[in-house]
Amino acid sequence: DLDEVKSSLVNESENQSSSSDSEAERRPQPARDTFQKPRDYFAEVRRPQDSAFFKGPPYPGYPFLMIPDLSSPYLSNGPLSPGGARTYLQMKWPLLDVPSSATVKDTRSPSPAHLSNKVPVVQHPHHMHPLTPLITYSNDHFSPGSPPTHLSPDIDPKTGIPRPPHPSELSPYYPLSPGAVGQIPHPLGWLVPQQGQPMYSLPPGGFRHPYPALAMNASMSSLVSSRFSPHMVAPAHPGLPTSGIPHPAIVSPIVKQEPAPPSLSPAVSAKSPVTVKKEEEKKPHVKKPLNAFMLYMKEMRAKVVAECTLKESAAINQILGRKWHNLSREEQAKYYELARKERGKKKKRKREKQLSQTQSQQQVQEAEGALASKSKKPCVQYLPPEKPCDSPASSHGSMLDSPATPSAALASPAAPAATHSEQAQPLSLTTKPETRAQLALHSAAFLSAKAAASSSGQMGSQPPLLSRPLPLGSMPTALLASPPSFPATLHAHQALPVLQAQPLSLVTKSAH
DNA sequence: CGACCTTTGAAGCAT
DNA sequence: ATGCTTCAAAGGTCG
Repeated sequence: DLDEVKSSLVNESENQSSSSDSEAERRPQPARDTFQKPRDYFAEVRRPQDSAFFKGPPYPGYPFLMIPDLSSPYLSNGPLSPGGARTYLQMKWPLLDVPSSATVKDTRSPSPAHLSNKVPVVQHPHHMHPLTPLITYSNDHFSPGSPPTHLSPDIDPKTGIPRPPHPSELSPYYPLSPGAVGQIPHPLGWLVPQQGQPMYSLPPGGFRHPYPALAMNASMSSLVSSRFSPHMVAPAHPGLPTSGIPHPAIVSPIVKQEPAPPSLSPAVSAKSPVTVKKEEEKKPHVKKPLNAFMLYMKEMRAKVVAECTLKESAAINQILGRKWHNLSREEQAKYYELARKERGKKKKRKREKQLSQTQSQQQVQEAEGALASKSKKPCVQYLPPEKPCDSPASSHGSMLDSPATPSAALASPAAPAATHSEQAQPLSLTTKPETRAQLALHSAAFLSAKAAASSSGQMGSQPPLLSRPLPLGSMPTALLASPPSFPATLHAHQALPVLQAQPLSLVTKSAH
């Protein structure tokens, strides 16, 4: 059967390739080009021992069959990430042109990213469909003999509008040249118990394909009961601390970020540029405050690592990323709030630091003027050190200077009331446009999926009149009820109209 | 031993 | 105003 599957895949790929009208849509070529990258993930997945992955349950088409109906094509071509040329993404290219080579074309999107030879950011972190991990599959979709069924022209049953394939529909099975297809490990091979291998285990070096982790979702949790408890992946997170468990990053967050006395002393400025440069290099690096996801990762990493045999952080992070999307809004809000506090404390410290530096400089000048014979060293060295770390409690009310970010404010409406006006007027918060745009993409994708999944038009019937970020309390029920969450800021009037009026506009826009 | 990978989000810079 | 880049954590992996 596996041979049949593989051969069928090969044939399918060949057929698709030969049937393609456009040369530009023959993406196996660019894919192969990518395989030549120094860090050849495919070379790694092609390891002989990995061929055993194919011996798992017959779910050959899983990755691209996972979302047969969800139309969230607008995520697939987000802005290319800095490190965009990620090889594994290329795997999905060939599939891209398979089902929709003719239909996906749209005059409004003359050169979508997936048609270019550039980087196919199929799974851009910020545009990953939040529902991806939650899609449930019918058994039909797993029919080992019917992977190609997915390859039929992908047309929205409701609108009849051809839609580009969703990234999650893209299959690692059409990644390589036909000759290489058969060597691709089963995308779930790592996940599927086989020959006594533990769940989440991975042959050494075998887990180079990111999909395994990405493929982790609620429906698959049943497959990973022993080593990876359901709560690790299920939309509901019984294992997740929902009540105010102090976040480690919050308990003592400042210590790590506490910069050492800055090298802004007058002595430094007098040194040669080279010396100054060296000093700057040696200067303790003030690390960025952890964002919500980082806080979440920090907290959950140990759990994930403990419950699976994977140790690679890259893989763990993928899992965590999926779990993050699966988090409920409230749960995410908790971390957004924590992150906001982190930023608030940092800003406060920064300002105090600047203030104290200014004061110290003034004092130094005064001291120099008045007591030229005395050393200014004590003053300079003493003042820069920042104030002792604020405890979360003590800092809670000290964030008046921290402009609540939209995500923070909106993601944490359920959080304990803040101490200042941002809670009183959450909707008056100025929203960073960029964030809004990104969120709109998130929301758009999410809503598009919702709209596709529901022909009732319920989503569209929601008052798209909100010109302000929606607080959680006013989120459409369908959204609130949905396990996957996206950044809490949602401009319904942005998301839905965009999708409904110009479904490809986002693709075009993001494709550059 | 340093760079990479991988995730999301925030900040800063460039246009 | 918008978009892009960098970097936070983590640890296995690779050259």
